[in-house]
Amino acid sequence: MDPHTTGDLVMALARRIRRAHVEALSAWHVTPSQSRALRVISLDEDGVRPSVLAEQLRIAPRSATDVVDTLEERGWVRRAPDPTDRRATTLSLTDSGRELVAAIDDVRRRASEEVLDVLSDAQSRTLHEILSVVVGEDQ
Amino acid sequence: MDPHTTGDLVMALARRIRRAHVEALSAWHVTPSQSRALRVISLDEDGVRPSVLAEQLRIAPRSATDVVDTLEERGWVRRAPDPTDRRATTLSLTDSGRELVAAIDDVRRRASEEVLDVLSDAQSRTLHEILSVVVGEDQ
DNA sequence: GTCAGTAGGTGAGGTAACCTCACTATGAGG
DNA sequence: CCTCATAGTGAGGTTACCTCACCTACTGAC
Repeated sequence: MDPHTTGDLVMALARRIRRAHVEALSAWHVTPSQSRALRVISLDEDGVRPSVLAEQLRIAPRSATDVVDTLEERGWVRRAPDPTDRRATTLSLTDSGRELVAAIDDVRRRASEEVLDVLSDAQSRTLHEILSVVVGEDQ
Repeated sequence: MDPHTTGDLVMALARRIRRAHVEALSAWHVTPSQSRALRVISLDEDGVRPSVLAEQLRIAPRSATDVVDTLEERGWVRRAPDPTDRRATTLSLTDSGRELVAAIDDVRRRASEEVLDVLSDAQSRTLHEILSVVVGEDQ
C-alpha cells in the first residue's frame, strides 16, 4: 500500500524543507547557494580560502571565484590578501554578512521546525536520533 | 553537542541520497531532471499533456517544451496529437523509455538502500513510519 | 641560488535548466 | 460569430555551474 521507499520519503521531505527555506529567505534576496557559501565562510573566523570554500560546496575552484564575487558585491564578504602566502586570498564576513548569517540561521530553523511540526516530541527525538546515525560523524 | 537541527540532518541525508542517485544514473546518461520527467510521464499510460508535466515538475509550461524536446531526441518519449483537442499534444513513453524508467527505478532503489544500510531493521521501519507522517497523504 | 614542478586564483567562453514575453492555432461561452 | 481563454512554442535572458588557459607565487631537488 506504500509505494514509497524510505529514500523517496527523505527526498520528498527535503524538497518540502527546501521550499520552506527558499520562501523564508526570499525576503533577504539570498539564494540558497549564496546562503550555503555564507555559512561555510562563517564557520572559520580566521578567514577561508576560496579553494576551501569550493571544496566545502563541492564546486570547481573556478566557480568559487564567481560565488565570492557576488557575495562581495553585496557587501557580505571581504577578500583580503593572505599574509602567509601572497598567492592566496582569505575570505571573511563583513558585519552585514554576520548579521545576515544569523538571520538566515534563525529563519531556516523556524522553517524546518514548521515542516516537522506535525510530529510528537517523542517522534521528533527518534527521528533526530536515527538521522544522526545515518548521516554519521562527518558534518 | 549537536549543532545540527533535524532539518539540517534531513537535508544532509537527502544530499547524500541524491549524490548516490546521480552516480548510479550516470551510466545511463540521464540527468535527475530528465528522470523526474520520465517518471511523471510513466505514471499515466494514456498520455500526459506537456502542461500537466510542467505542473507536476513545478516548472513553467514553456520549460516543459524543452524538457520534452530532449527526451524526444533521446528516443524515450513520443509526442502525438491529442485526438480530442487539436491544440494539444500527448506524451507517452517509447519502449526504450519504458525500459529506462524500469532500470532507473531499480537503480535508485538500490542506491537509497545502500545509503540507509547502516540502520538496523527496527530503525529502518521507525524511520519510514515517521517520515510517512511528516510527508503526509499527498504524494 | 635557481630551476622545475605545483598550488592559488581568475579571464574567457560554454552548458543545462530554468525563466518571461510574445505569438499562433484552436476551443468554448454568450 | 466574436470574444476570451487555453495549449504549445520561438526568441532571448538568467543563474549556477563547468573546462581550459593563464599568471603569479611558493617549494623542494639539485
